Amino acid sequence: MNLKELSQALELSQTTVSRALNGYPEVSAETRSRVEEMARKLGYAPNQQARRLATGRSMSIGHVIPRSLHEMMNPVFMEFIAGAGETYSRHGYDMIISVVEDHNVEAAYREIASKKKTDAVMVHGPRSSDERPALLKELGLPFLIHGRVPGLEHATSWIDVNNGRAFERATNLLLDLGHRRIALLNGLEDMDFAARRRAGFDKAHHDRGLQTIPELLRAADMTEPYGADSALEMLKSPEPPTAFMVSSMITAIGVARAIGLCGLKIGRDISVITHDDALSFLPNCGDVPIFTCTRSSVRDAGSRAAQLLIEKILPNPDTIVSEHLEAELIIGQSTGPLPTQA
Amino acid sequence: MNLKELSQALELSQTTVSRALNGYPEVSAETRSRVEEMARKLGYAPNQQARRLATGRSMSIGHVIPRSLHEMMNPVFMEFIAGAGETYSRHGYDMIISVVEDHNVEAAYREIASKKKTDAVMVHGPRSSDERPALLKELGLPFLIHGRVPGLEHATSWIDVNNGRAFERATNLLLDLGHRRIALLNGLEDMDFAARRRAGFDKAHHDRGLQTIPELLRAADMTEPYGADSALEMLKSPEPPTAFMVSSMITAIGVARAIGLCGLKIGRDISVITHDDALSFLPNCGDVPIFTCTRSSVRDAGSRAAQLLIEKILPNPDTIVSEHLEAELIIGQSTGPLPTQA
DNA sequence: TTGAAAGCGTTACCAT
DNA sequence: ATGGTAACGCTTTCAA
Repeated sequence: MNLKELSQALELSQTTVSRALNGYPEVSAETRSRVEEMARKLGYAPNQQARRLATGRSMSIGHVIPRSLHEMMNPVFMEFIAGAGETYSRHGYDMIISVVEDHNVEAAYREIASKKKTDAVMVHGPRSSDERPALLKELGLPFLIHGRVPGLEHATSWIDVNNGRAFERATNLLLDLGHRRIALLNGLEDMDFAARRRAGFDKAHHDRGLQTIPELLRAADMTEPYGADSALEMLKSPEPPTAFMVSSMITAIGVARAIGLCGLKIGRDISVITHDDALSFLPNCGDVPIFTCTRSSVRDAGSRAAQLLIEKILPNPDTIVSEHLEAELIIGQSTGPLPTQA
Repeated sequence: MNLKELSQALELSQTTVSRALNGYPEVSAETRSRVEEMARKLGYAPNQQARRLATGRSMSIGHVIPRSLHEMMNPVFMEFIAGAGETYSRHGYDMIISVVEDHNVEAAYREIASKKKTDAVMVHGPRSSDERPALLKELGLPFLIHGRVPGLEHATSWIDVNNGRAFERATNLLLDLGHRRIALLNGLEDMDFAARRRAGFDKAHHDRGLQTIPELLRAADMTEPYGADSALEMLKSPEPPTAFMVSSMITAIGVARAIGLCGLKIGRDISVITHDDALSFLPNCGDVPIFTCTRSSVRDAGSRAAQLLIEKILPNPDTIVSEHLEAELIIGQSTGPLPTQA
């Protein structure tokens, strides 16, 4: 069933039928309802490919995922996608995901642009130095960044958790509780989000005239063993930390495991604060969450990002929009005052 | 730069240029190389939408994700996607992901079919009773199932881990070690994979004339707290289990936490075997993995699934292909002989 | 308010 | 081996 057949069945021109279905104002109310009814009855749906060719819009948004990025960001990324995907659907957009090797990222974007595959792209996991914004501008491909690229805050559109402030507040909480030896298990610090968390951590210390402790600072892929091994090593050192700031729930679970292995109790002997992306399979809620955390739903971020891209950037590709999401600081069972020395 | 312009630059017809670029045999070698060079020089890339309209093929594969499914399967799903995505790219296919509410799944498939959005779809997370195969057949949409639908093993194409056999072997390992009170923390058993694991678990018992113990059998969303809370409750009961079979690494981490909270040592006091999907952010490898596990890379499954779909099913939609993936049984640190009663 | 017809950029059939 | 031309199914401009 295509437009031609539908219009023949209605004894109308394709033009009128098309207009009726696409909400053009000049078609009479009666004709429109007649058309709509017949379309429903005959199960007509416009062919996507034809419409795309005719309008020049693909009605889809691209997500290019460098393998290296998604390796560790998988769960976070997926949750973002889920949020974005729902919003796309509501607006009639498709989501096209390309998983590519790192050295093929540029080629993937060039292909999207030259073949007119998608109307815009979402950029994930910006690094402190990232070439994608420049490339996408050159290609004329509208885009929104989930995160920020330093120096391009005013030149690109983005949505980002206020990572610096979140970690500054969390660190201050620990400092207020009396902790002075605070470990930081961060993500890889060439990722912008990790760099900002580090900066927030540092700032909280410096503002009180305190120094961070180099032996207690780590940056790596945020796996569970990373948390466990790092914590184990630190806790067994001559001068162990009394608290941990951790960049991911998964790593925090590793830290908790290590604390248990040392025969210590989390929240009493050792405090832990983690960032919580509110992943559905790692719930950390309840009356008193297991982990004290800085929480920001990455799913909501995805949904909001999609909305900004579709409603603001697509209609006017030169618009610059940016949005900060504040993370909540939620007190759970994993923090407590510095234990008095035994 | 489109085909017309390119052919003008070459002083050839569009027909010939198109043929040269698409590898048709009847074009002379010299012409072909001339065309290819010019195309490269001028940066020509065929417009995707036009090609789709002309060929009637969308060159894309759809993944419809019911929200309820992805809620818990997120990380597993993402890893599958990553594997599939790479294979799609290599074959020039796009991956379209639709995240929809459960009650919109049927509508989503109907839309894909009627609007000719994708050439085929991948079906995720089949339930013991699943209406999707019937719907997709009705719609004439080629598909491959990741998993199986009972009763349709010979009527549909699928790729699946041999879940039953994996859990049977793992259970036998525990029984061989002397364990007789084995708990099962399964996924929701209306999911086919969970039902098969349960069956394997049961069979291992029954083959030795043993009974499973109802109080030690659970089925739920595979979160970390599910593992911790269930294990805690069971371990504190009058007749605690001596071993756990767990359906997911994440849940197993919860079990490990509970064991620690009880002051017990995993692998010595309590044995644990988990299924390990080989997720990149939950590595369980090394010389001696933390968890004894049944391991099967879901990423490889994705890659293989994509290959089957593109190479077997698309060229001939009536083909039925099915493939079993065997899970490895890997001995880690979390299993040991039944402790002698104190 | 409605319709005819010209694109949109390919591919594919039929000639030559 | 190459070219002319008709699809593909829709949107959109121009006329009426």
